[in-house]
Amino acid sequence: MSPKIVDRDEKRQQIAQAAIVVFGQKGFERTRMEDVAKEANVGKGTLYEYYKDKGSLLNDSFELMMSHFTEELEPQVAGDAPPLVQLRQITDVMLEAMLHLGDVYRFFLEYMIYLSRAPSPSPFLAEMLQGFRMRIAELLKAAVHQGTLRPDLDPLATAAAFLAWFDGAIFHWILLPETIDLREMADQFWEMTLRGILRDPSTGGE
Amino acid sequence: MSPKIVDRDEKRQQIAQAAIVVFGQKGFERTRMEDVAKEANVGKGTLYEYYKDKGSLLNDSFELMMSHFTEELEPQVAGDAPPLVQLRQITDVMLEAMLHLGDVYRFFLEYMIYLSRAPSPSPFLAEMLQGFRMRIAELLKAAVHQGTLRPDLDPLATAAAFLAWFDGAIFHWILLPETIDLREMADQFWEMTLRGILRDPSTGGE
Amino acid sequence: MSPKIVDRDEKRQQIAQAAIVVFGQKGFERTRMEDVAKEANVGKGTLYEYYKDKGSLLNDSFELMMSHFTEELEPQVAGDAPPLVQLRQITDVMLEAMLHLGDVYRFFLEYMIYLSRAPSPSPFLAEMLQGFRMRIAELLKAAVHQGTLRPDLDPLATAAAFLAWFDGAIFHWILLPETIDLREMADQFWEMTLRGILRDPSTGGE
Amino acid sequence: MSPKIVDRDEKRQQIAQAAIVVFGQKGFERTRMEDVAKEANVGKGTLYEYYKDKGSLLNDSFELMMSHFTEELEPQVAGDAPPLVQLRQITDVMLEAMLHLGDVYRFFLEYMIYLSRAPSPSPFLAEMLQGFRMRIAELLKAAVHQGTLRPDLDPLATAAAFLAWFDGAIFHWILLPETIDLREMADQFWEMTLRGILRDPSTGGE
DNA sequence: TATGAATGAGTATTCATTCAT
DNA sequence: CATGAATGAATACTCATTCAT
Repeated sequence: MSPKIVDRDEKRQQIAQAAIVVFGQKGFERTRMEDVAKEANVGKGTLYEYYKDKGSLLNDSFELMMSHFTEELEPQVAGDAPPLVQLRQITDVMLEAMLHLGDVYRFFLEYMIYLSRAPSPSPFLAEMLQGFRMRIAELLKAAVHQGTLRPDLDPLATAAAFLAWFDGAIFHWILLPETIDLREMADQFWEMTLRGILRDPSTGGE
Repeated sequence: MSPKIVDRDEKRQQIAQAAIVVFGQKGFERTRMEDVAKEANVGKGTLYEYYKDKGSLLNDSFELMMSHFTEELEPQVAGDAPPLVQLRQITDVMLEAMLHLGDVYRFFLEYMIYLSRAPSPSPFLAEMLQGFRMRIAELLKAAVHQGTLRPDLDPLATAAAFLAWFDGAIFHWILLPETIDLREMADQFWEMTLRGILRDPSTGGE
Repeated sequence: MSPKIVDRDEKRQQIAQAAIVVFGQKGFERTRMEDVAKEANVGKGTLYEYYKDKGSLLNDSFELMMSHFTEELEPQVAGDAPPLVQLRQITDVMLEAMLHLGDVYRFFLEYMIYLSRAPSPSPFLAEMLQGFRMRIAELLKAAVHQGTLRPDLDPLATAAAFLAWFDGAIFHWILLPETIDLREMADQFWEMTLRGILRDPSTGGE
Repeated sequence: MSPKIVDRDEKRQQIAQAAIVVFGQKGFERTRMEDVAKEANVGKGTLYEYYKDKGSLLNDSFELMMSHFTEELEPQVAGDAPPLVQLRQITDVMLEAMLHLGDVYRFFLEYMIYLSRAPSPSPFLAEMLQGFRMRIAELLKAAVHQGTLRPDLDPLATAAAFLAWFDGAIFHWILLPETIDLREMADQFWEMTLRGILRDPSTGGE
């Protein structure tokens, strides 16, 4: 009765994954559906068995990409470590993820810009940024409580600055991967920032 | 030399200016040459009297945009002020420019991504980023010399971090203009950073 | 011979029947094989177990439709009634069939047009029309023999006119089912044809 | 200032005229836009300078075709002739038009079927048919007044029957142009209708 | 020089048909 | 046999670019 048995969800992912790669390399407008098909090792028509059109493939690919990030992030962060250590871990893990997935982050940037052009601001975008910010802010707040950071620190504002630096650093690195050493940049930023936000700068955060 | 030449340059600029606007609004791939023509109040065919193709219009528009920035920047920065004041002025002036030209900065972002996809890394891009970095680094170095900043400060690394933050902040603001107060973000970053890099944090940099 | 064969014919018919319905609703070019499959409650692939391609399904469906008509027609016409009564019965029965099968007759029209486009004129088409014409002409001839109709009547020509009116009437009704009362139209045509429209037929309208 | 000067209306017509031809030959669904372009001696893209899409080209072509008919019809009908003569003239002129434009009438048929499939009945269709019917009915009414036709004649019903015959005759002729002599068919119909087919009309066929 | 009409290469998408299960 | 997943040929439509005026 039943023909070819296929895990449709898996195939959808396979396609979305291929799209992530190609969108990252060429950008949305310049990738042809055939490129995606080739990358996914399926026929052009097959894409349309799984996605209504190029736009929904874009959206789904983005979501898949984001889930890769969170999947990669969470298991590597020790929930019981001191908050500042956790923060450093997050930075490092995400930085490493970027280093592996350069083109993909380019796709991320493009998609953000694309979303930002929508006539009404994307709630998704706001939530995502807000989510990151809260996550960081929580850790900072905990560090303040512990007495590691200055009591007058504004956790949300600091988190926002931190994220801005992070995305900007990635952005610059995407632009000039050869010229920029992301890991060193992180060290420098960390050093500069810590001495600024520690209650007692002379201790260096220990 | 002849009056016609002045005319031509003016018209070229008029077209490039229109392109800046439209590219900013719709993105490069999605703006049609006709959109640019309409915005520039010329016929579609006229564009090709002044630009070989869409690509060279893009490049030229970008250059024009950059010159707007430098033109706006320079006169407002007092060359004889203390270096840290100059740095703050630069930040403020550019921030204000962004606030006026949101869409245009989106165009900037897009163009950067576009350049970064070129098969060989764009020397222009490297120079531009390097140029900004040097400019900032010089000011920081001067401030170190003056004794305002910590003597062990690495000016180039700090400048890089500063620029990363700046571009990231703009990026976030472009994404969510309603949710983000650029000026406040700058204050926070400045405050956080200064206390970290000053020789004597208790003075607050004065 | 084997029970399977009966099954096959039944299924072929089931599919052709479904095709009649869908072709009637959407037209040949606009129905997708999947529509037919769904209407026939079989899988898309199954269609190709029974029909080589869409074209042969079309042909077969048409034949099935025509057989429906003849099946419906014959038993309701009393072979021993006076010829003019038989003619009227034929008209009525076919008209009723149309009223039940409006969309299907649309399919008929389309198929006719389709056939007429074939590079060489379809012998089938000619035979069918000729067959109808002869059938009517026979009845008219009998009525002439009986003395009910004028002896100088040209039976074939009159049959042709009759059929033209019939198909034209159906055509108009298909176009505007709400506005046209087929049964009344038939009555009027019958009356007009039988008695003529001239006040004084003997003059011939001069 | 102004470039190529083109009579856009004329070009629109040129294209619509080409479309009439090709739609007539191949049918709407099977004609590719390129076929139309070739027939109109323009590039594929040019079609879209004048028509939004294939559908509106279809609609416009149909309107143009209809205007051809009316243009051809009116000047050849003597408004001061006796009504029955006018009616005969109309029949003849339209028949001749058909003989010249066979494929085009096929396009007409197809378009009618297409319209009839629209979810809500096309007012255009109703008006057109009604218009023809009224035109004929007026002539019949005049002939009744003059005493040429039977006083108990129902002009509208008779007009409807007349039109049904006409379209049916054309339809059959389109199907089998070789086998059917339209002019003779018209003669026969005219004769039959005028005088009736009963030997003794006064009995009504009972 | 300025223009917009003309063009066709390029692309997303559809759908008849095939084929692995 | 039956199925629906897979496929790619076919096609409407867009838009950068050319060109006649």
